[in-house]
Amino acid sequence: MTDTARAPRRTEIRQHNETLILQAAEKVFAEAGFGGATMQLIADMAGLPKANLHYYFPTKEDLYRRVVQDIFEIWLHAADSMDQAPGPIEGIGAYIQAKMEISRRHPNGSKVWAFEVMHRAPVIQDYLETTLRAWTTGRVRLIERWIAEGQMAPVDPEHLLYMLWATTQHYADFGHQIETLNAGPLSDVDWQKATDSVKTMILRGIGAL
Amino acid sequence: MTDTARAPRRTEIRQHNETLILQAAEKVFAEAGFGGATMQLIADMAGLPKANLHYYFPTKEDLYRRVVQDIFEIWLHAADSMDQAPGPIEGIGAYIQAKMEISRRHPNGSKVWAFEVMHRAPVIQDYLETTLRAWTTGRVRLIERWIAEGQMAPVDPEHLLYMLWATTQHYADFGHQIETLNAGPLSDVDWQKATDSVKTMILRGIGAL
DNA sequence: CCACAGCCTGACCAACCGGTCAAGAAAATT
DNA sequence: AATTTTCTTGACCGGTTGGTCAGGCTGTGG
Repeated sequence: MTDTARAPRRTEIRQHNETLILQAAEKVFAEAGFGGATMQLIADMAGLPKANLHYYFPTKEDLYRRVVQDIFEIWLHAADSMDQAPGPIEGIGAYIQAKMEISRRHPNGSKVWAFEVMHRAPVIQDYLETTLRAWTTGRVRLIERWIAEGQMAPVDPEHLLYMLWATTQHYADFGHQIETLNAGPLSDVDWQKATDSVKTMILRGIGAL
Repeated sequence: MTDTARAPRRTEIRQHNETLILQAAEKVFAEAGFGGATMQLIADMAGLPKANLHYYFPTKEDLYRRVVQDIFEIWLHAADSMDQAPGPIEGIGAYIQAKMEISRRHPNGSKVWAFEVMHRAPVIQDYLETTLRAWTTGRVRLIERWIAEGQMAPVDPEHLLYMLWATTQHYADFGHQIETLNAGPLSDVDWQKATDSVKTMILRGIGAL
């Protein structure tokens, strides 16, 4: 651990502050949207003067773009467990598990993504058309293979994906509504029950159980 | 039909302009959120001077509240078909049908609601705690009865409701993402396929098929 | 000791925001 | 026709916004 002090000394401060700013920005963008968020509020939450933000991120849009991209990376990574699975029970089950954990741990990121897509994706439209589309067609083929192998019912793969995204992200995006109906934040047990419910209903819904 | 010209003559202009403004507001709020929307933009889209908006709706928040309330009314109404149904196949099937049609016809309203809830519901928190909670417990009891009667599997009723909301509203809130992956707007046939897919997967998922 | 690159920030600015208001036009009531 | 109510609107205001910038600070290499 002695080599960490050698080269990146100069960028250490930069990395630290960028992380600080990105965390604050994620929260503020999630709670107010792009238009409603202010650089001043992000600066206050990060404990830095506003002018310092513009030193690291020249414009508000640059900062916003970074936040959205970071979330997108996390989501793409969540599907890794789906790929090497022998069948839908393990594959889709693991994907639901991973996405539910992301909804719990990164609810703000999920909200920023939702904001962005509802905005007609002004800053990540190219990602949707390239990376996400490629990702989707890949999983569609995987699901089609499982169907051909008789491991699940012949459902429309794309609508299954939409259902997976919708149900799991709902626990992040609409977390406030759920907490209100639940009369309080969800406990560990509540989250486990939610995950099990989603898994059971969807896996049975596609005829895999 | 001759009595319509009698009493409400004075409010005719008012009603016309209010509708005009509300339609424009719904669109702008959906595309930009509360913070990102501007009264000027709403005014331009409604074809009225900005000062005229403030004549009908004193503040931006008043206008926003009306938009959110109108959507809430539509959603509550969508569950009517669910109540007199003999079992989950008809009841939940009809509810999915109704909510999918709302997603198609009122996508902007759905988005405004999503914005509001993600904002931690600053203007409709009381609705969540009173009307929505009462509505929810009513449907939970209905589902529990169906389960007790052996018409469906013993799923958690609340998580079933969340799944219904999530999947149906996803087609409105994330419509842009879906259209991008679909390489164009959804046709009549596409919407029919989507509705059928959701119905089939959920009804089988709760063991009603 | 100096030089220099990266980091920090108070003060500032033009643009835009929600909201007001007075003065008048249009319509309804008498 | 007179009066009163409703509707319309350009001009305006205080406050806030994203972004700029000059000048100062800090620590490292010579």
